[in-house]
Amino acid sequence: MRTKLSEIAQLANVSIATASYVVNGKSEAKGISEATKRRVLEIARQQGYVPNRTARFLKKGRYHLIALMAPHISDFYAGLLQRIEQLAEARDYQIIFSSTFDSVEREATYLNSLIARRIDGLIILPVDIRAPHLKLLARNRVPTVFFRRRASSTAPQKFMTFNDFEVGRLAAAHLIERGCRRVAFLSAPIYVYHEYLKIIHEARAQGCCAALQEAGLPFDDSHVLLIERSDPNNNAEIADAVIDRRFDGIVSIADDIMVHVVGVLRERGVPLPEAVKAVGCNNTELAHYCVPSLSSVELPRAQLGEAMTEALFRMIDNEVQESDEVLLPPFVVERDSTALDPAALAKGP
Amino acid sequence: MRTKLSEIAQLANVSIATASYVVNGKSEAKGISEATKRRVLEIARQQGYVPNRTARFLKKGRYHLIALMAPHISDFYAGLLQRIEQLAEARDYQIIFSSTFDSVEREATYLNSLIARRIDGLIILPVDIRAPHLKLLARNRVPTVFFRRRASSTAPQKFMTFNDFEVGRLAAAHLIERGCRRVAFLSAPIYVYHEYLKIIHEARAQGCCAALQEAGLPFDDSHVLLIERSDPNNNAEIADAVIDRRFDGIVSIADDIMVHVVGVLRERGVPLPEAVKAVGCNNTELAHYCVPSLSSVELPRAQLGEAMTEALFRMIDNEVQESDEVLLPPFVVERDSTALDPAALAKGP
DNA sequence: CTGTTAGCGCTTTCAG
DNA sequence: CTGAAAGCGCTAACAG
Repeated sequence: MRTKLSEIAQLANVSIATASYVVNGKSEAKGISEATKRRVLEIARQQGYVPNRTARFLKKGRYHLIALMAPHISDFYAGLLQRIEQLAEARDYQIIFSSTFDSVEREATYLNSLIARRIDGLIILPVDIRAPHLKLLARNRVPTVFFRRRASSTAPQKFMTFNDFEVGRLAAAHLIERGCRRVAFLSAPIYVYHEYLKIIHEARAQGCCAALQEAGLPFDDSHVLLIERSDPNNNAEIADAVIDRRFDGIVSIADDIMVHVVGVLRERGVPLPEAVKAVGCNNTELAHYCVPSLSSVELPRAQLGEAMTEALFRMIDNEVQESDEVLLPPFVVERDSTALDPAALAKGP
Repeated sequence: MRTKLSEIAQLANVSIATASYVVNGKSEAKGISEATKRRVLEIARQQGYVPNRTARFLKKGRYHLIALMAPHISDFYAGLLQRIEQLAEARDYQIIFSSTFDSVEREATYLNSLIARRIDGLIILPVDIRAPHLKLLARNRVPTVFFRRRASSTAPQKFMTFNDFEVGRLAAAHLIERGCRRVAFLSAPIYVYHEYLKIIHEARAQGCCAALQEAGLPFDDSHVLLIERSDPNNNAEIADAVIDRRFDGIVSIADDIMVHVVGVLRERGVPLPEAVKAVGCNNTELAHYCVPSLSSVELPRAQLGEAMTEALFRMIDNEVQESDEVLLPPFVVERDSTALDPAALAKGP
């Protein structure tokens, strides 16, 4: 069976307290003799002693556990999780991931489990900011970083999101700078099954619009193309619209739908980026891998992960409320789909 | 501050034991009166009592925590994590993810933290099966599911992997069935920085070879095309080779490199799937999204996640050694890149 | 039907 | 320099 501290103490002929001091490296401070120290350490080693940190956590009231709750593990959240995990590990914290699948019930259940486990902090994209179970956070004083949607809470908290207006603006500005004059905005209503997604889409559309107007270029509702993803012929219609209406630039709400449309355009013989330039959003792996590779607006994920983790630990350490918002600035990642010099295409992604 | 059991016991004028029974739904078994039960429950409710399960775990010696250790969170491991998390949640277990980044040192450190936390089980792709820290698993009797590489261990354990020979065989067989006669095998040496990856690649190549030979078709080393991913012109050379040597089918070790090559082929005016058919491996998102969408061999991830979780819980429940191996069978997901009827292309992915 | 009590494994104050 | 003992929050004999 697993060795415990009391056994080590017994084998080393010291008290359990002494053993504790030694294995915790406090022998100096406590003035334990070199001899006893070595004896204890040697016995611990040969017994393969691994202290039960949970017992320690219980005693200390800190559990060295934080949780990340998100709708599901997409590419985006996987990257975030990875970054958070790395930073947390440096402080000897582990991280629990929970998918809510956009269900308030699941969220409530999971949150309860997590609080019962006494997580020291939480990073969450809440399903519904009005959900009553979020009050548990305040009541249990769980330091929380809200992402995308903020729930009112009296617990230590911080709110972070991306500047989506800027996402749209940058995408359009990039096309304008590359010489586009008739820019379409590609969106997909099917994405918008959740209120906060709708807000994101609208902000991006507005940003796009603002950039165009600022440049004195036309933009109105007729420039918005909607893909109904459940309808497989829809890509073709969109491509036709781009050709018929002589758009020379497309901003898409997301990379994946753009890749479809670009694929069809090329099949129709429209050269990209020569005749039409395209820029997506979210800078997914797909944008990097498709042919031609797709320029895309990056939401700074690594930076987000860092900001979240740092804010969370600051709250964990000080139990201090950090009520201000953080808006993270996006930036364009240029690839072949908006290249000026066609020769650049040769080099591949 | 957070309410604890003793406080609600006091407020309800019952002993702490009675309160415990009530909040744990054991009032029937213990014959607690309806009145006291309601009183306790009511007070617990209005105090917002959330039991400290960690204390309970300590008492019971079960911590309701399992860990997943993998090189990093790729698409693949994200999906796996998601599935495991779902199944674990149903048993009120949470899951900790740790990335090893292929470093033995990291693995050792993380494993120590996890064992110190007394995880009840582990799913791991070990960095190096000879690493001494893996002995901790046996010594601490941590039920373990090994993935891809198996370390010898006396702890309860199970080994799972995919049948990679079959992956290659299926891919080639699919092309043959679609009428291909000259099949190339696309590989990328840069992938093979890790021994187990080399084994996977070779198994796939052999499977591919076996299928072709069985069908009486030629296959030798000259049919193997190697992409050096660090060299951007390499895609073009590969495409040239395919054209010059009149290959009519390509099996790729992975989807991403295939997508590149397919992209270049189309630029060269080679119609896919009419002139050349292509099938990748791993069935990544990319295969689904690219144009034309790429047929790919799926490694049954969901099934893997389920098998792993079930085996792990069986071991956790029975502390029983499950030493046999499980080989999961892959299958082909057909998409446009191997379509027989070009009309099928119209429908999109 | 309810309460007392001895732990789970570890930390830490306080005495010696 | 070392040890006894209380306690983190909860569970579960055992006693009444």
